Amino acid sequence: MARTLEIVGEKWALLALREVFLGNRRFDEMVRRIGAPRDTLAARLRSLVGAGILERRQYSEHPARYEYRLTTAGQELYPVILTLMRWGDEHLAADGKAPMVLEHACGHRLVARVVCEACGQPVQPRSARPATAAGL
Amino acid sequence: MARTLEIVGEKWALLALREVFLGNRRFDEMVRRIGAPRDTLAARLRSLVGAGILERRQYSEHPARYEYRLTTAGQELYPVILTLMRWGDEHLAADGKAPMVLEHACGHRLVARVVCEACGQPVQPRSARPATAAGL
DNA sequence: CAGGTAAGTCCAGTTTTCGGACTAACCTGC
DNA sequence: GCAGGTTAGTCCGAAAACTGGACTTACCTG
Repeated sequence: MARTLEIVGEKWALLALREVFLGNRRFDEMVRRIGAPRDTLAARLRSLVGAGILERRQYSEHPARYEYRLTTAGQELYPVILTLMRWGDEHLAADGKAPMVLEHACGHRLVARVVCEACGQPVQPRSARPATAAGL
Repeated sequence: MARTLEIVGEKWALLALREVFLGNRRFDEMVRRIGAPRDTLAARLRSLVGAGILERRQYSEHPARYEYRLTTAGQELYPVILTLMRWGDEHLAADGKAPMVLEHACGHRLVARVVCEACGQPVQPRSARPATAAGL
């Protein structure tokens, strides 16, 4: 987790990724939407590309223009972003802005829930502990 | 999400929270385990307390000693931490250290999966989009 | 009484981040 | 054909955050 945070834990990194998930793949659009200094965002995108989370792809020559796309590893950060969004919606709402609503493929509003892959039950704060038994 | 990251997105904040989830509630123990500068960690803990995520509780007078406990809001960050851990385990493994294994209440190794609360299906990277229809 | 633990604070130096201005290379409408 | 807009950055100096290490206070232990 420490290593994960070294990559995505820097300022603006996860916000930039959220934008890419939403389909906003261009530099200027991200700057507009998240309000990061252009400088910092450029550095962050470079490091995300270096980490194999984004891919910088040219979508036009003349003039040369680039956009950022998620690699497979990047797509797998979606759960992180969804759980962060949910927490924010539940605990920091009413500070003005309406939360962003996502529609899941099933037709309902997407609300992210974390379950145990083995038993399918929602994970409660106290329902896990560091494993002691060998070879679990 | 931006507001969430202003609170928990600063350096060491999520690592400190992970330690509290693991039951390491004392300042010195966190310093030892995560290796943060004492100064920075102290500042981070203050801000987490201020944000209502942790609670600073005295566990001994004479000498006065404090520990940090999760509030309800703090406990609800568990999914965020689990999804971050899982991503790291899958994408940054083999850098030496064995990943931490958690045992779920069901007896199996806890692997966090994010599902749609409405339909119960795992959320795929492309299976959601910003809602357009009103009142979803 | 020497040594250890716990929870910090203080400091000075380094690293990041900040906002704003700037560049280069096109397109668009008039 | 040229004023204005768009895109993807870079460059700058100032401000903020982070860093390791030393220091403090108040116990407890042998």
